Order: sequence, then structure tokens, then C-alpha cells
Amino acid sequence: MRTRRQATLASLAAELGVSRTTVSNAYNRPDQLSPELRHRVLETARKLGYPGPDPVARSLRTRKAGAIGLLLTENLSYAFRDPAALGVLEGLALACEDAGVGVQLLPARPGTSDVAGVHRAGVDGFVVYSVPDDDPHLLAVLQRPVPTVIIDQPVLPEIDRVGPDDAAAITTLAYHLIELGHREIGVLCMRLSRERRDGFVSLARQREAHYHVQRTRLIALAEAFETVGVDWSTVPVVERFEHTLDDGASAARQLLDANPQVTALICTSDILALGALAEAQRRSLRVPADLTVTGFDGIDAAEHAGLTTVSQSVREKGRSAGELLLDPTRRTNAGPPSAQVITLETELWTGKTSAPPRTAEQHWFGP
Amino acid sequence: MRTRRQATLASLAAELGVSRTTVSNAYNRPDQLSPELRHRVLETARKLGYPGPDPVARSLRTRKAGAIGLLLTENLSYAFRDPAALGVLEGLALACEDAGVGVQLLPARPGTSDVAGVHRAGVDGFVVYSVPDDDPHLLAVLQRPVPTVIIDQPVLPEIDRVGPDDAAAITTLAYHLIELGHREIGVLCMRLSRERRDGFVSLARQREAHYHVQRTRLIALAEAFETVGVDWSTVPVVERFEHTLDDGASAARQLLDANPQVTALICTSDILALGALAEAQRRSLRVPADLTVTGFDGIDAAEHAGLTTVSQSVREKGRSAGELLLDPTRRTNAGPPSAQVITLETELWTGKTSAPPRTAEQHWFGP
DNA sequence: GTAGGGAACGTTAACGGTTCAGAAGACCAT
DNA sequence: ATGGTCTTCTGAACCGTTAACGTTCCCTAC
Repeated sequence: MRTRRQATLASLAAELGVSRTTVSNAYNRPDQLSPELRHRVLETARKLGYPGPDPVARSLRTRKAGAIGLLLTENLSYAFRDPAALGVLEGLALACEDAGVGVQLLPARPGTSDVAGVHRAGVDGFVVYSVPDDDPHLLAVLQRPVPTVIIDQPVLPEIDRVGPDDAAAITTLAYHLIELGHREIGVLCMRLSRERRDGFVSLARQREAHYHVQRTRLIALAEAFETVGVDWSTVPVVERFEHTLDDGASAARQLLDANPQVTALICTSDILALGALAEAQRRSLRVPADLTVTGFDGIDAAEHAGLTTVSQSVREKGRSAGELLLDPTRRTNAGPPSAQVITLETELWTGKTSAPPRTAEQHWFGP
Repeated sequence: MRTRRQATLASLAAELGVSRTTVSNAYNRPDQLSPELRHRVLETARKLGYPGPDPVARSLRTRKAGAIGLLLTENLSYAFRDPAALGVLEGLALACEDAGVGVQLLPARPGTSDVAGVHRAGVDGFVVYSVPDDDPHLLAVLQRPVPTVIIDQPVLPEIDRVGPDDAAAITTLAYHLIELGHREIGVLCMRLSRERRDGFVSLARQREAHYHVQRTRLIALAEAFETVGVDWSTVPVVERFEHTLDDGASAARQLLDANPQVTALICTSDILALGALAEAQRRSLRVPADLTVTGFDGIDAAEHAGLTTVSQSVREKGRSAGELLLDPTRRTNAGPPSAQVITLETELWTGKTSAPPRTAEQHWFGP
């Protein structure tokens, strides 16, 4: 320990009068040398303070780093507070733990286009989650000659992808509301670009959103409601850059202040929806009698609150991504294996926060 | 991309008819070569599909991996659900992000003594959090010739440590209860060893607990209460292996069933305390009138619930550890810098869950 | 005319391992 | 004596880069 970095495999071999190969074998292939010699090697190593083969040198030679990189350009503080992101992280970590590889959180500050962190990461593959389509870090990852799995991102040629069918999932939710009779709706969504732009969202901005998931959901919602005669250009959509309960509440406030006629608030995440519920309570709006509120994700808190939402197993998402990346049966034969696209199940949870609108109720069930 | 791993710095150099150094400089020291040549190098690289210098080879040469390892032998599923652990992770990640280095979650399955993951990790240092004193992974980390910072672990010679003064902190809490008049207390604590052993804890087991934090708190509590004449051997202590609200509730139930005379429940974590509150409610015990409950950590949920607890900034804990590990002003000159021990502030939050016991109240304020 | 100095690029020597094809010797059967 | 098979260990070739100096060349100043 004193002698910083003195003992090396070669010096140990010299000390013992054996070859480097033998020392290496003592650590990696005990069956390749006699037990006595092996014991002698290990003993001398201890005496000399040799800590065992250097991991980096080994990685260089074996071309295995024993870790995968996770790209997450969301502000870390929020990522660690967002149950959905945590679920993905947990699932991924579990899959990696099973395979004995580490998970490296890449250093990638949200606003920055400094991708050195991606270039410097000694990893065997990447998982990319929740980044805008045009993120420079994502581009840098795709440049690297290692397998990559993207989660909740647009399908890319030759790149594995894991995620739910967002369009189908939210369409189911939309029809749930349509059948209840809602036509005056409002939407609360998460950030649509890397720049903060809180407030009402133009149609063009919806179409050009850089976050795949948000864009997909908005477009699918528009399609569903236009089918039943709603003019989407009149539907208020409010965006929030941050993703907290408070932001959900303030977005709901902004939307309802300007559009009191709205009977249903569709939120693209449970967090936003739970925030909206809080705002509804503050306004003394009864849910679902006066206002229907829906979420997306199916986090524990949503279930607890009885929120109507679309549930997806975020843990499964992370786990699938990890297993896909680490699956040894792939990447074996030459040539890139055809990219795999895994579509995860979603389920509509009909909770206590959705009901027919007051007018529709009267229309349908009234005298 | 097709030609898996063909282009290398050397082949590029050959193709261009320049030296390897020049190619290397094109990437790492643009000022060391003419802009034209640099452009030509980068252009040819693009054409040949050379993805830039290999991170592992670079790490070997520069002796910098650009990442630190985080050892967390807690079951990952629980670590990612525990607000305290998440706070540490967040603080650490932020500090590392600022420094442009990654955080690698080491593969270390809780029960296992397979420390290969620790040996194989190419990292510049380690942070160890929440592991038992005798964890084989911790031992393996200490073997590695890289700087290490331990959090909430017993002080080790020559090893940096970050953490609160647990003994002092909980002693303050103890005297708060003592001054309120509590003498019949019970304790709920987290796991004391790697083996699951839910239930009442013997005195010996308290003394021999392998989790530093738990042991320290128990011992400090014992000292404080013995000072005022309480015979600690009569104080019921209930242990739970898992760390959830439900476990807190069941521990409280177990303790109160056997010891109905208890007037105060001291919990070594907020999660356990919040669970205990739920159990108190189920029993129709009024808190704090019938039962005082205290926690430890000061997580958001505790503040929200008005819990009497000791608050510590877990985020600061992670951040300090990261900064300590990455501080470039240390490790410069030869010789190991004397180990640093950073003691973080704690604060007693007197919430709405602590009050004088019924009997004492009568005794002190009654007629 | 030459000393001095910087810009631009090259040479050499690690960095610390793993791997594969043997070599040397021992043991055994023919 | 021959050949075959094990076991045990070695030699040399990589893995892909960067650090520390050198070298060359051109330009300027005195």
C-alpha cells in the first residue's frame, strides 16, 4: 500500500522466478498449475502487496470491460426522484447484477454538448433512456462500436429498442375518456425540448417535440379525439420542463384558469396527474365528478391514489434492456444480428379519477 | 460499423502516412499539429470508421479510468426504494458529474462472497456505503490500491470517512425523550447482521452488530438511558431485516404486543418510524398523547408527517464523499495523505410525534 | 551569418495483462 | 526402446494507446 503501484504481474513473476503466464494462471486458471505453486504465488503476492491483475489492463487484452454505460441526460436530481426512471434503473441494475457486470452512470450534464464522458467510458455497451432525439450524447453513443439498447426512443435502424407501444396505450386511454363522453379535454405534458418552455404548446411544437414518448402520445391523442370530431387545434396543451408534483399542479392551474370548460385532464405522466389532483382539490373541484384526471406509468403512488392511468412495468423495461444487451447468444456469429424491438405490455387501470362529465352524465343517464 | 474493430490509431496513421502520435494528438492536443493535418486525420478517421481512441487502452496508458465505483451491498431493490440511500447516490452522482467522471454501481449481490466484480472494476476509486463491517466486498475494495471513501462505516486507519456523529446525534434525541419523562421505551432497528434475524434482540447481539450505524446508535441509546437509571437489559429492541413501512409496522406490533407499557418508540430510521405510526393508528393509539414515536434521517416524508427525528443531509453525504475522492489537491505529493474524517451536521427536529408520557404528564403537571 | 526559439511532427518505450502454441518432463502401455 | 498422453510451465505475440523526449525546419533578431 505504501509503495504505490510497484508490484505488477511481471515483477511478481521475476521475484518468484516463474513466467508471467504462470502468475496470470494462478489468478485466472487455477487448474493450469500445481496447487503448491499457486499457493506460493498467492503468498508472495500478499507479501509484495500485489493486488491482483490490473482490471484495466485485463480489459484491454480481453476486450471486456465488465460494465455497461447508462446514458441519462435528464437532470440527475430529477431522475433520482422520478419513480419511473428509478424503476428502469433498478431493473437494469438487477439484470446486470445477475450477469456480474457493473452499471456506469455516464457523466453527461443535461444542457452540455460535452460528450467526452461518453467517449471515455470503458464499457461493453450502452443503454440510453429518456433523452431527446437530438441529444449530442446519444449521437456520441451511437458512434461507439459497441452494442446499444435504447429505451423509449424512436426506432433507429440496427439498434435494439425496448419500450411500450405508446401510441396504442394512450389511444386506449383516449377511448376510455371518449366513451365516458369527454369532448372538452386538456393535456398536461412533460418537456418537449431541451430548452425550458413552460406554458401552452402550439400545434407545431407538438409535432416537432424532441422527446419521442411525449410526441408519440400527443399525436396519438390528437388522432383519437379528431376521430370523434374534436378539433385538436382547440385543445389546450400545457408543457412543463420539470417533472414534479408542484409542476403538475401549476400546469393544471394554468390550463384550468384559461379553460374552465375542460372536463378531463389527460396527463402524460402520473406525477403530473397527481399534481393536477392536488390543484383540483385546491379549487374544490371534485374528482371525478367535476373533473376527470388521468396519468401514465402506473407508479405505486398512482395506484395508491386510485388514479386512472396506463400502467407499464418500468422495472421490466430496464431489465429487458439489460438482458438484451448482455444476452450472450446474440453477437456471436459474425455480422450484426438484426436489431430487436421489444414491445412491452401496458394495461389501462380504470381508477376512481375518471367518470362521465357532468353534462354528458345528464345527457346519458338523466331524466 | 460493419468491420467490427478494424480501424485503430495505428492503422489510421499508416493509412495517412503519419505517426501514431500525430493521430493521437489530433484527438487529444489539437494545438500540437496544424489545423489542416488535423482535419485530414479526422476526415480519414470518419471514412475508415475509426471511432476515436479506445477508452480502455487510453485508461491503461493514462492510469485514469474516468469513473469511480460505488459499493452498495444492500439489496438493490431496497436501495432504490430507500430515500436515504437514494440521496447518497444522488449527491455522489452530482459531485462526479461536476468532475466529469462516471459512477459505476458495482455488481455485488448481497449474500454472495463473490468479489470478482470488485476486482474487475476499472475505476479510479471507491465509495462504500451501507455495508456490514465484515462484508467480503468491502475487504476486497480495501485491497485495491486506489483511494476509497467510506460512508457511515466505522473509522478505518488511513481511509477517508464521511458521516454524521451518530452517537452524539442520537444522544441528543435520547435526552429529548428523557426530558419529556420517558423511561419505558422500546427500540426498532434495522438489520444487525447479514443474516435475517427478525425479532427481539439480545444485548450481546446489539454489541456485536455488524452494521456500524445501527450498533453505534444502540450503544449510545443504552448509555444515555442508563445514565438516568434505566436498566437497558430490560429495554425491548426489535430488529427487522428489510426496511419498509410494513416492516416498521410489524416490528412495532411485535414490540407493543409484548410490551404494552412502552411510552416511546425510538426507531433508527424514518421509514421504520413511519411504519410504526401506521401501526399506532391501527391500534387507535394517539400519537403523541399515548405513544411517542421518533425516527432518524429526516427524509421528506418524515418532515411531511411531522415526525420527531434527527435530520441529516444524505445528499450532502454523497456529495462530500465524491468531492473528497476526486479532490485533485490531495494525492498529489508522494506519500499517502493523512486520512480525512468528515463529520456532517445533524439536527434534532422536534415534531408532533413526541410529547411527555401520560404518567409523567400527570406526575409533572397534574394536580 | 548565425544563434535562438517555437511549431510541427516523429521515435521509443512503456502501460499491465492474456492467450496460444508448444517444450520439458513424468508416467504408462506396448 | 518407442510412442502416446498428461501435467506443468514458458516464450512471444499481441491489446491500442499516450508520455517524454527528439528531430527537423523555418523564421526572426542582432
